[in-house]
Amino acid sequence: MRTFIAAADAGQFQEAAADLSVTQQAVSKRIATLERDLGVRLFTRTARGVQLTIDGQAFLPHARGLLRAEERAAASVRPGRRALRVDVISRRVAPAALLRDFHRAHPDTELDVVTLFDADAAFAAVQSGMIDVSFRAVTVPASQLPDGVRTARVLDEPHQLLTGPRHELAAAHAVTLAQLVGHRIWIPGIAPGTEWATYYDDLAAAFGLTIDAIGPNFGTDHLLDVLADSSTLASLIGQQTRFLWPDYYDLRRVPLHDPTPVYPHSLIWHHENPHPVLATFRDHFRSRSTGLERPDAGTWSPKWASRQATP
Amino acid sequence: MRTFIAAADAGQFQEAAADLSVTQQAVSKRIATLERDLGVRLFTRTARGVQLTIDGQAFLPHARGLLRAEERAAASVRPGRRALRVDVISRRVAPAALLRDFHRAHPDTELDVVTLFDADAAFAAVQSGMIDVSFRAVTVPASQLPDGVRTARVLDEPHQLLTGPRHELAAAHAVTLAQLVGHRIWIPGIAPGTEWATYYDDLAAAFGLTIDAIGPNFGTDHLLDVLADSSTLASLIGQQTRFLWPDYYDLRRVPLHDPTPVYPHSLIWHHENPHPVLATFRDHFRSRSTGLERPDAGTWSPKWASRQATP
DNA sequence: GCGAGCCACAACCGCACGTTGTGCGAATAG
DNA sequence: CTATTCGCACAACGTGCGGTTGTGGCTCGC
Repeated sequence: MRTFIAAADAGQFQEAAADLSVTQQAVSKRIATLERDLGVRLFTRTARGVQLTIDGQAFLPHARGLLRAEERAAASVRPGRRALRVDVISRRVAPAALLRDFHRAHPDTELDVVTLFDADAAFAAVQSGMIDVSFRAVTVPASQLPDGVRTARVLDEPHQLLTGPRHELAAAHAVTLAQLVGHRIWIPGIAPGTEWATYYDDLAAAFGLTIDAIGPNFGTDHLLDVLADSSTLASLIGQQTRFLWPDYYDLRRVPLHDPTPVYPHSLIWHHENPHPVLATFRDHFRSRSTGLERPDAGTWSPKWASRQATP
Repeated sequence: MRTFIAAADAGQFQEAAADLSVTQQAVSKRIATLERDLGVRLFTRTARGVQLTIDGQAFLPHARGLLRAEERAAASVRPGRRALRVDVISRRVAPAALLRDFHRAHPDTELDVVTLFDADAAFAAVQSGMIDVSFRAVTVPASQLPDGVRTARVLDEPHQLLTGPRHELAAAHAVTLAQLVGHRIWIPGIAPGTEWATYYDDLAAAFGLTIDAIGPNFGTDHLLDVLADSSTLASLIGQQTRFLWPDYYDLRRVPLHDPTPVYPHSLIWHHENPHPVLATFRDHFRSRSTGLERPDAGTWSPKWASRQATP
């Protein structure tokens, strides 16, 4: 690719070869094999050099794009001045949507999204600088956080009931938490000890629900498959969580109220982290999260959630 | 890259090696050299396979992007179902802006923009299917077009005078063509025999202007440099043509009137071209170009331009 | 018509990359 | 606690890819 671009820029193989510190014959060979692999002629050879064919012209910007992509890939792991590295608990839940929102507002900033095993790993990674910011629920009080780590509540995500069409509550316009008592709720794929498991454990304990928050995870497809067929099993899903399922599954989202359980997402960062984008990032979410410290009357969140301040 | 992605997906080198039809040792070596080149560890080795590090997680989407870019690059020259290939007379003038407009309206369609030597080459390329559509001024009547080739006028681009700050006409709010008589107009970088040269020749002949449409082309920078310093030399520039020049050049755009010379851009395509995007493309510009067949009273365009129909 | 400039083909060669063979550590079963 | 399995890393080795040198042919300009 580099050879192709150099030759296209120079208009001749000799000069390109000099730029690349190889012989003209090597450039000729490289272009020949590239043309053979692609199955088209990229240059027309003339007596005074070479000229791009139409195919070559069409190919050139893609070749440049490839080198840019390579550069970005290398930059993503380069220590110092890499893209802002963000940890989210899952790529499907609300924080991922917030990230897309941020990206729309700041299209020039580069983000790398990763997912760590649990909150402890996230705290350690934030403190060490391996990641710059994390979206998590924070279950421990500020006094027990690692040194220099700050948190701020940025989003309360209401939960809804997710059922198949034959479920008893499928047709309800809204359901209270009390109505869920006795129904089996299944939320697989959540590792024990994570803040997700804590949240659902606390929710189940507070209202006497039956929530299987942990258990074998055969993938989202399997969960949806079982829900679609079951008349007794339901699941909980964040209001902004995007699952894609086929229409014929006919799954239903039923709002919860009295109270509505909300999941408290916080921003986690190190206050000495010098990354230039971090301040922009925090400002962006600070402007979108006011009043979260005062619990809404109609909602429920765990006790540990109310100990977190907003930015 | 492929090896890295395969290993990340499989979670172990053995299986990745099987997928790639190489030995486990080869995969191990490839990953090791990739890690050495990048200077970071991408996997943590465990007794039951490997797991991505944070750096590995951040790197993974970039690696996938690199392969997608490679795929797009190869597709750009693959005969059959490649991106719509569009020829423009220059990447700086109005059609390029129209293309960006189309791309905004249809973000999913892929475009490859190329620039052919002259209109004859464009006609031949359109007829042979090497390119799908061309933006050009058409100087020949429809009866003399190659078989199956259709044209449609889509944009009239008004021209302006471009001068340096010390030029006699620099401070004028507007200038008539009659006022330009006797002034030297210099438009380098236009090959003789092209439709551009024809246009400026006709313009000069119609109003008795002095236009050097051809001549040595030392690049845009040189033209701007000369204009900025000269009190006698000016150039013509399309109203929508985007040149970037430093502020201290202090160049002026002076509108022309009585009449305003407009450059007639046409769409050129082959009516049997089966490319799926071509219809969308023509529809897009058809809706944006009404009434061009009736010449505006205050404008001038060459005689051959009025022979072209709108889509 | 001749030299200059540039690309393609041929022959040669070194090293990078894949192979086979082996060792080691961790997890699992008995 | 030991035996076995599983998966990765290191070492030695050979082949082929990709570089080099050498040369010929084509076109353009003086």
